[in-house]
Amino acid sequence: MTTSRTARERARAELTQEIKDEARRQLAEVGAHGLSLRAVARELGMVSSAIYRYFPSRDRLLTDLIVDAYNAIGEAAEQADPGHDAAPRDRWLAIWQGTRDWARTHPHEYALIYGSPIPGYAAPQDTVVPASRVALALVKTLTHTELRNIDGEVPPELRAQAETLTKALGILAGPETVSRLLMAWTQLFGAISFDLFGQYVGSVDPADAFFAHSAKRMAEFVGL
Amino acid sequence: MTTSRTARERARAELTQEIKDEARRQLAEVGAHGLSLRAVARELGMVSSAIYRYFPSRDRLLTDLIVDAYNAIGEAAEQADPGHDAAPRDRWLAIWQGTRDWARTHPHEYALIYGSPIPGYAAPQDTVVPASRVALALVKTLTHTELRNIDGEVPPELRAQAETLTKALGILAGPETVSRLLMAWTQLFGAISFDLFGQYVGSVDPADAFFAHSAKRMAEFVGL
DNA sequence: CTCTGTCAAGAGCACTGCTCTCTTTTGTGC
DNA sequence: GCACAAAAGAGAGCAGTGCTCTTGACAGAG
Repeated sequence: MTTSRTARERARAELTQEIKDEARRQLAEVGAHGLSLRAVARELGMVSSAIYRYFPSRDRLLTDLIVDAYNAIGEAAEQADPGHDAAPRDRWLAIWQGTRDWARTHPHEYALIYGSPIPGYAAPQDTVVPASRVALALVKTLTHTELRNIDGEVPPELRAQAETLTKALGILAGPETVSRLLMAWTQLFGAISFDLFGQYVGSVDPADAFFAHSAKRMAEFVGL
Repeated sequence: MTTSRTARERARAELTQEIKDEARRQLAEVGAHGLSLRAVARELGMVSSAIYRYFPSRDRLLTDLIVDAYNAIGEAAEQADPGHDAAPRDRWLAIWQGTRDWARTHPHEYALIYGSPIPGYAAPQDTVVPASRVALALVKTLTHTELRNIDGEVPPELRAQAETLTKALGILAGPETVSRLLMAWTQLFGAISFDLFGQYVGSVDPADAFFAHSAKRMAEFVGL
């Protein structure tokens, strides 16, 4: 029967999820460095070798957590977006805040995706789509409004890359605007990382005001 | 005699340096995660426990490497600076390039300082001074020239932080300019991190053109 | 020469990721 | 209902890790 087969698979899927959940909980406590397969198994009342029926290696477990984290921060950004009714600028600012809020409440998960890459190099191909969700949310802010296009000399290589992106995103924006969007995207995560990783300690230690200000200036910077 | 005592201390200092050098070499190969005290000791022809006469823990060794790395990237930035004879804008661009070049040739050392923080939380106090060298090099670019000051509303908390920085740096710049400098600083390392950590893969994969363009736009952005 | 502080060496502990073999459980075709 | 095959868990074991503790060698000071 398909039902019994499904029962097996369902049990498997459930345990796979439980392992990930427990791993995520330990991740929040001890970070990626301290995450131990044996500890996860211990907490779940099983023996360490049994984990390997579900994840071929520790790195593979981490890679799955990475994909989940990308989706989680992407969803946080999308949830923060007030939607088409709101003014584009307000949407932009809300997404910035929502992204930062998620990062601050999930510092270790954030570090997993935007910190130094895992030794086993998480396959970029699996992560490239979920990783772009925050950026896409920001871009969506602009598609249904006409932003004042910005002129500016853009070197040929960058112009080519920008045009490829323009087509892929279906956005009406010149190369200078696209490159500014990339800079704003970099600024968003650069600021979050600097804050979370302690780089702002000597200068703008509570970085809330600075972050909010950056969000505004970057909105103007891209022509919003 | 002081000489004999110095001989002892000199031997000790030499071995300490040799351990750090070997550790740095292994760091470049296997990254911070893979750095093993026992492997370092093995390569140096000594036994692992002997290392503990020089470094109380693995984390402490890493912390020392962190300070060295901050100084190295700071020195790279300073070396790239053509000096007071050159135009401020050219100095700015050269420092951006020099910083990125060092990061690209020392990816693991870069990840050590600008990636996810070490589990044992490298004491920020020890690193705050060497960590500011790159930023200081950028600021020096502006001190001996008058940059067109930028007006703009700055919220009170950020204004206060900016004024504290203005005094500490002895720079003639309003709060808006200072906050833009902080944004440029964030942009510099955000872009380097995104490039090195594979975040640009789907968009601006060879990021050279984009980085150079960002350096220009950020120079304008701060009023240079 | 003796005493004292420094250093390297080695054994050992508790832990890790991972592999292997063995046994138990589970679902299915007859 | 039963035998068989696939899946899953248990346990031992390997090689490696950071770190501690004890032991023995050596150099400088009195």
